[in-house]
Amino acid sequence: MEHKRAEGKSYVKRGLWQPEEDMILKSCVETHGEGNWADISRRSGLKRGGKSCRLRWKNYLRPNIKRGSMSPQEQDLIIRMHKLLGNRWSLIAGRLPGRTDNEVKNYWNTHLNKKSSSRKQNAPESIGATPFTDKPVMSTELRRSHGEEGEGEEESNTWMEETNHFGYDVHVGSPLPLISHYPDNTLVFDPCFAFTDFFPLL
DNA sequence: AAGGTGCCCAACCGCGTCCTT
DNA sequence: AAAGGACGCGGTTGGGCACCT
Repeated sequence: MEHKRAEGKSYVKRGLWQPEEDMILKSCVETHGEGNWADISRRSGLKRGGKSCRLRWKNYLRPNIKRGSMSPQEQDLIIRMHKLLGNRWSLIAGRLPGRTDNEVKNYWNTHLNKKSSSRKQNAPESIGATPFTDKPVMSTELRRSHGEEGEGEEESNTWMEETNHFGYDVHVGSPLPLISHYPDNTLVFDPCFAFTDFFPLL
């Protein structure tokens, strides 16, 4: 299944990564740092493109990557974030410590997509501030104008790691919890909190 | 036991954005 | 200001595995 494509003078190795390749890439990134993936690709001696190296590092080799199944809290957060943001996987993943955008995206497509649509049908009117719709609250046009790209994700990751898990025991000023509980133990979304979370500059 | 089918997820691709020259 | 290269993101693909029949 692994194949090599002739791209001018050099070929690029593709397909699943081998443990040896992982080791090489890991040590190379630890030595030279993240950032210049074309350079890392060259230095490592791996016949992998910069893109492939970046993806492998980001999704599997990076420290603090969390593997394994999603907790119910994570699932719920993904559903709510998706409701709010649409397919902004990197942003959603930024709220889940140790989870990658690819993982969140895969999880959504395989598990939650169905779950959400079935909830859509069963959801009582009273739950949540907004009805289940396919349209995210935040439009694509608004995304970048609010400076969410990059620094927002880093920041959120940092404080989430500090507060351990979802910020349920959060300190003042952090954007979570997005979720609270009704007496019957159903989870509800706090729209006010979400608004300030995603429009921090307003 | 063998073949068929569906699901999961790692990896690739294309495109938009950012950065450098 | 324009062009080219690199990066990051979301969509898509396809191999491998588990579960039927």
